[in-house]
Amino acid sequence: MEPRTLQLMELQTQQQMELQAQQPTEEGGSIQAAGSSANTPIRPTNNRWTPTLDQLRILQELYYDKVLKSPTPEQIQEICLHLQQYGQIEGKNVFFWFQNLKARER
Amino acid sequence: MEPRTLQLMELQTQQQMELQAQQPTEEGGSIQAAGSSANTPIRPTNNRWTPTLDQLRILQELYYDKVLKSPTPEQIQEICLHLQQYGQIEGKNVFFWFQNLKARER
DNA sequence: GATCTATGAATGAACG
DNA sequence: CGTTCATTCATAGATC
Repeated sequence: MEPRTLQLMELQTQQQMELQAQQPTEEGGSIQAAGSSANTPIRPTNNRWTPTLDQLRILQELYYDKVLKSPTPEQIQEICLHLQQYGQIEGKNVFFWFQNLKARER
Repeated sequence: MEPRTLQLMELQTQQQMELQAQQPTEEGGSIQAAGSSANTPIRPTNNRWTPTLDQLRILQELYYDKVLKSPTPEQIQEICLHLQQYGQIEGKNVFFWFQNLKARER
């Protein structure tokens, strides 16, 4: 499979990021497991992870500005830890995110 | 095709605001060069690609007759190039067309 | 012209 | 790492 000549999929042509209004609710800070509501989940799906706007912004900054295309496990861990304040996220999510973006950049 | 129940999409909900600055390398910039050729798509809409009858016929022939389910990037490029004489089309359109048909066949 | 359906597009996850 | 799968979002076009 030769991918060289393909320039498909503009990276983030139109990220479906609905700026859903922040729930002004005052619910307690109890951690919601894989649920969704406390930390701006963005998408109503429960199964797969979706970055919050803040997470996405940071990830893109790392990728494009800092030119970090393939983070090491340590970096992944570090990034993940940092992003957790913006919503639920695991190391593998970070890993996949970078891997996918890199693969689709061409 | 599997008849799946569509979830109601509130109009207000899907206001997708492009938060991020548009990447200057957007293919959407070039509108289909003044159609009015022989094989104009059903409508001169810029938004999403829709195959012309000829394009569709060829794609289906490749998929069903030639049993080409997952074209390689070269094949995609080749197909795309061939189909361009029947209307505007990009590599990613071909790519998605095959991916979608294959995914929905099961 | 509102609703429904087929299908283009996107992307997280996983495979070989 | 390139490719493939799964699921979802978005919308063109048909139908009512």
